[in-house]
Amino acid sequence: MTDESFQPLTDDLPEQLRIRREKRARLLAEGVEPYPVELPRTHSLAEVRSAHSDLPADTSTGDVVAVTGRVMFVRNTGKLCFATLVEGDGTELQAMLSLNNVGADALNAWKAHVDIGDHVFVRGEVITSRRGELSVLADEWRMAAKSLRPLPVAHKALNEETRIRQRYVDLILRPEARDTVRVRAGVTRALRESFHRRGFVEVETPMLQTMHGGATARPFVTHSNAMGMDLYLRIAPELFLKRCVVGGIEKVFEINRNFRNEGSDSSHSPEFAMLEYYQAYATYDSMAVLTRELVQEAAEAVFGTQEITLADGSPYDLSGEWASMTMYGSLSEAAGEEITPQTPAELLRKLADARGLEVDPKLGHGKLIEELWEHLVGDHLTAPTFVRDFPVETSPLTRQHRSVEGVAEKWDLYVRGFELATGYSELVDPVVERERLTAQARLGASGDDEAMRLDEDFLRALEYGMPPSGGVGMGIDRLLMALTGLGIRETILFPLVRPE
RNA sequence: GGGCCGUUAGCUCAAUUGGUAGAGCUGCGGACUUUUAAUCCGUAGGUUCUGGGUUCGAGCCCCAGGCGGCCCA
Repeated sequence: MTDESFQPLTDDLPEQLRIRREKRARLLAEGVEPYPVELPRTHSLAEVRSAHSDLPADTSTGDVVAVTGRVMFVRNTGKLCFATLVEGDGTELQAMLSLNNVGADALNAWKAHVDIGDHVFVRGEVITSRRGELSVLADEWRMAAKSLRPLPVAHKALNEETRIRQRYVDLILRPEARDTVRVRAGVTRALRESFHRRGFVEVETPMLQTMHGGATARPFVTHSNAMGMDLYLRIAPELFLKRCVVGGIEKVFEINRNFRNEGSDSSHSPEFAMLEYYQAYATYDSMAVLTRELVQEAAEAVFGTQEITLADGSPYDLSGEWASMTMYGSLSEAAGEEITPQTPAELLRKLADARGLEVDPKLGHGKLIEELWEHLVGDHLTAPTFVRDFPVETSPLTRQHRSVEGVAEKWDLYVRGFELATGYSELVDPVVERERLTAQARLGASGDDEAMRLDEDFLRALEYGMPPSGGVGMGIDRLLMALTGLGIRETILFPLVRPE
């Protein structure tokens, strides 16, 4: 225990912070520990509630309990004090301190020392008040942990920046913030259980890499002092998970963090949780079925239904089969004319112009198709939809379609208008893969810092023979967005923010 | 990267044309033995994000910057 005698602090602190520090000092001066190491708690608030549900008003149970909780509201009258205590899961229970039961000293100490936000310990009989509120009528109370900062007003929404910068305050004040954390935990747990039921093996592959790959994105660069070389934070686990499949781990998944050196907005974060899964002798068709089932099972596990309700109260139906369309087919329909992988870039550019869509004149056929599709079709999708068969040139790690020329066996899953997951029939021919990666490396050499690198070790692995496989990547944060209707910065507990 | 908006008390927000910076909650003091965001009386609390400029005078106008939000690329 700190030996510190009471003296008023004259620090240049705001009044309310200063006063709470003085209260702490005064407790110490009176020989009371403001942060005791242990308290003889006998019940959680939830246990008291469940043991005494539905009592009539003004009941004495004779049951003595010792509970703890954070003080959220205080209602003091002259000789009777009420406080609303809350514990971590949001369960509330009222504490009552009456002059008759605790005596004048303890009651005065309560009034003098206890602020909203403090953790307190209360021992006493479980009763209901005259208004019927389940309460612990104290015969003893102690400080459990003195709060030195006033909690923001509980009845007004905290501004978004403070909610993110001080998530701990957001969690204290907003039940929905706590719910989001639990929903997220429930979703990742449900995913793992779904995979384990199907015989998938969970692995963890490198996040520090000597060469980044598996996606088109700028990496974060860091430095190893011991190795005397720069390392990359991974942008995707793909190339390592494929090495696993080569090695015979034929059903494999990983849930882990990816890092992409980009800004953040309502659906992007530079650091995000990624799920990738690969299965030997699967195709993008069977992976689409698996993906739908994973999402449906997660919804079922967390909400008990596939017909979910989003944060704004609107319903969203995830049940049953999901819509499926091809990229060229849906684009042709939306554009009112036939567009194929053979449609020249020049014509696509004219199409974009005609719709007032500004596109980079350097874009080739593949990027133009994706841009056009996004504006003409993607922006209007709301129901869960698989969009299949992408241009080959923008899918360098994907297998050419088995029957359609110029198209890759790749789908994107759109949910509520944003991209939730991407699935492939994986390209496993090491010679073709080398050609594709060499082309990417040339792009990189000519200044495209999102292009992929030539990963010789990955190609060597493929040369040993990778079975035909399906693969999928799904953003966990986006899955949470899809299931809750929240923005990405609400689904990530501590998003990256600039220092204050 | 570009455009627009915001930044004021612990929290949420006001402030007319450029003329003494306010409110609610919170805090502090008092009253009150059944409250539910308790109530009632009293009271305190400010580097108006930072730096420069214009002006007799700037929260407000101008310039630069920080942080945040929205839209666009």
